[in-house]
Amino acid sequence: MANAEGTSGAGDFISDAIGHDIDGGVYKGRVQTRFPPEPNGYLHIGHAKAITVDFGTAEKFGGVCNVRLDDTNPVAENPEFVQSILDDIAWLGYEPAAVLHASGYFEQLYQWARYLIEQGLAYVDDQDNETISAQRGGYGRPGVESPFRDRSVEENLDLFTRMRAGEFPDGSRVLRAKIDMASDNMVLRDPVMYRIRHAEHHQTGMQWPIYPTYDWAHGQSDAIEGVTHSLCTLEFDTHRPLYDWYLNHLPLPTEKPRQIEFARLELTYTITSKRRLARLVRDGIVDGWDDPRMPTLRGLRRRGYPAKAVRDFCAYLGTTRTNARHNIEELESFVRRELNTTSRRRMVVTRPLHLVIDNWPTDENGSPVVEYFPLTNNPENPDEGTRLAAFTGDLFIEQEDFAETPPPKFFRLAPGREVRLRGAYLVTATGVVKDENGQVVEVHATYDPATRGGDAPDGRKVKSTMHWVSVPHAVDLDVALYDRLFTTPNPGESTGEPLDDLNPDSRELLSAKGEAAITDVEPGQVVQFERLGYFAADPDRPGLFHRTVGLRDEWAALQRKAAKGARAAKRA
RNA sequence: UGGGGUAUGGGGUAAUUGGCAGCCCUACGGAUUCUGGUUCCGUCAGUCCAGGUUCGAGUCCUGGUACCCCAGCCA
Repeated sequence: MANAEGTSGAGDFISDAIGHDIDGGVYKGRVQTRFPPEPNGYLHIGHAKAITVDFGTAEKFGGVCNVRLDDTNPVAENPEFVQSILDDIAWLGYEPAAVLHASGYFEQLYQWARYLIEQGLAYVDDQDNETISAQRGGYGRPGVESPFRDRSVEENLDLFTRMRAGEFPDGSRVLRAKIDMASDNMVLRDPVMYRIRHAEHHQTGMQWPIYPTYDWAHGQSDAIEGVTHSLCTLEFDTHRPLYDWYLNHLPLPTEKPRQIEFARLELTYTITSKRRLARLVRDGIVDGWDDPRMPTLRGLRRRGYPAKAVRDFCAYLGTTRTNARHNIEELESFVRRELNTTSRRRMVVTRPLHLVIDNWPTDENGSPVVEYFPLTNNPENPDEGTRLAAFTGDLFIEQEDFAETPPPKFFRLAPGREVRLRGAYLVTATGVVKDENGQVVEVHATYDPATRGGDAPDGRKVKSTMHWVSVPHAVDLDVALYDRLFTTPNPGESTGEPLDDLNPDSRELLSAKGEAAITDVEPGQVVQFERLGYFAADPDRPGLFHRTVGLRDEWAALQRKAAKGARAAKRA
C-alpha cells in the first residue's frame, strides 16, 4: 500500500516523475528543488503547502532545497518581507541549503538576453503597454505583430544597451521574445522579457533601470542554481512551454531543469489572496498580519497552531493536480491531535459563576480552610507530573455548567444534583441566589468530606466532572475566543467579493479566572484549559490567551442538534 | 470564444498501471474514562454522464457535462 507509513504522497505523481528521471539517469540522479517566494508580503497557509512539497520532495530523494527570493519587481518588494519569509520557513521547521536571490542573476540574465537578440529571437518594442496588450489578441483570435518586430539585430542591441544604460523613461520600451503572435497559448505571444523601471531595488540599489519579468527570470534562475525539478502551482502550467522555450534557446552550462505543477492549498472559511489579506490589515478589520484570525503563518503561530500540525496536515493532503478547497476542520483536527499530546492542562473559568459551599469548614482562627490538591499536568504524558491547586468553599465554576432547570441529557450541576469538582470533592447543589433580573448569580452547595480527592468511598458515580477555580486564589486573565473570519466556506462565492462574507463576530473578548498555576505558562506556549480547548499565551502580553481551537464538544453538538430540531418543528 | 488542466462516499486521498474500490476526516451507534476531551470497537456511504472494447474497466476508446487556469510591462 502506498500509505504504509500513514503519510500520503509516498507515491504521488511528482515522486513518480522524479523516480523515472533517476532511473533514466537524468540529472545523474541528482534532485534539487527550490521554494521561490516573491518578498512582497507575508507567507500564508497556502505557502506552507508549497514549502512542504519543495522541501519534502528534496528530502525524500536525498537532495537539496534552496530558498530563492524571486525579487524581480522592486516596486512591490522590501527587505522586511524577506526577513519575515525566512523567519516563517524556520518556524515551520525547514532549513534551506542556501538563501538566494533572483536579483543575483541580473547580469547573467542581461547577457543571455543579448544572446537571444543576436540570434534574432528577441526585439525591442517601442509601443506602450495598452497598445501591446491590444495587439495580443484574444482567446481564439490571433494577435497582431508589432511594427518593431523585425528590427535589425544591431538596432535591437543598441536600443537594449541604452535601455540598460537608463536612457529611456519608464514604460517607453520593452524587450520581447520573438515567438508566435498566433499561438493558442497566450503566454507565447511575444512575451515581455524586460521592462524599464527607474526604481531602487532592495538588493541591487539603483544599479538596474530595467528588470526581468517572472517568465524570463525563473527558468534561467533554476538553471543557474542547478535546480533539477522546479515545482510550482497549477496556474503556471500554461507557462511551461515558455519556460522550456527560453531554456532550449540558451547555451546552458547545466542540464535543463524541469517544471512540474501541483494544486495549491485552499481552505474553507478563509482566503489566501495577498491583496485582500492586505486590505483586512489596512482597514483595521484585524489587528495586523499576525492577528490570530489571519491565515498567515505568523497568524497561525500567534494563534497557537503547532508547526508540526501544519506540516503533518500538508503531508496528509498529498500532492495532486486536483484543485480543492480543504475543510479547515481537517487542519483543526491535526492541531488538536498534536496539542492533545503536547500541551499541559490548566483550569480556567471563562464565564465565572460563584459556587459557595455552605458546609465548608473554618480553622481554629475562624478563617476558611484552604486545601491543596495535586492535579495531573498532562494525562497523555505522566512524566510531566502534577501541580497543586488551592481549594476553598468559595469557587468559580463555568456558567454553562449550572442549570436551574436542566434540559434533557444535561449532566452537569443542577439543584439537588451531585457532581465532581475535578480532583477535589463531590458537591451537591442546594439552592441559588438571583439578581433583580432573575439571573442566577450564585449557586449554593454542600460538599461530602468523605469524597476527598474526588472518589466516593461507597463507589457511587456522578455523571459529570467539572473544572473550578478558588475565588481567593484566582488569577485574572483576558481570553480571546475566535470564530471563523468568514461566514461561508467559500468566501466570495455569491458576490465575487470575499470581503462581503466577513464574519463581524470573529472575536469575543472575555475576562476569565484561572488557577494560580496559569502564571507559569510561557509566552507563546499552548495549554489546554480543561474541558474548553487549547489556548495560546500571547507572546507579548502576559495574561492574554488566544483560543487556538476548542475541544470536540459533544454536549454543544447535542444542543445544536436540539436547536435545529426545534426550528424544523416550528416550520412544520 | 481558442488553448491548457481536473473529475473516485458529505469532504479529502489511494488502487501493484486492465484483476475483490482501500485509507483519513466528518456524521452516526457502542465501550472505556475523575475532561461530554483522549483511546478503543462498529455503522452508513463512492468511480461525472452516455456509449464501446474486454472473461473482466476507476484504469483503454468515442462522444458529452461540470469546475479551475491563461488575453500584466504581477509572481
